[in-house]
Amino acid sequence: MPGEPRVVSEGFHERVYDVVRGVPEGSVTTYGDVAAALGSPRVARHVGWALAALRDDDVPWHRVINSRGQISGGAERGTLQRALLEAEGIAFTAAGRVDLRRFRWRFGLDDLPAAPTPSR
DNA sequence: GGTTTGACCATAA
DNA sequence: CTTATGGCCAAAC
Repeated sequence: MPGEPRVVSEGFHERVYDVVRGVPEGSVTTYGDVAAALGSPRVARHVGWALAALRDDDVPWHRVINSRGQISGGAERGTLQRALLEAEGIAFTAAGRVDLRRFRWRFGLDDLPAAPTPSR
């Protein structure tokens, strides 16, 4: 049906924002995970791209990092992002990385039966 | 409508 | 640990 009330032509973006909005405080997620949550684990790049298009949205973009547990993007964003994460209780490693083993958010699968393999 | 790029990921060496 | 390569798909040029 024609006549979209939306001002922006969002297709992929809106889904990304919706998923990122679902990330609670004190938890982080990865681009690949968000992409996987969208149904396509190969669109990880677009997730970051969609976040790059963010401006005044209420999307906690700072809770999205790469699979390495490290922050990507410009150095300025990295510094800001780290500050925001630390303010939410996220712990950083000496290498400036986040312990994904603990802070990685599982979209609804938060009640996993305790990681059977504490190593890695 | 083809080319380039990108807040990435996985694998290999 | 680092570096290199391939892939993947949408937006911008």
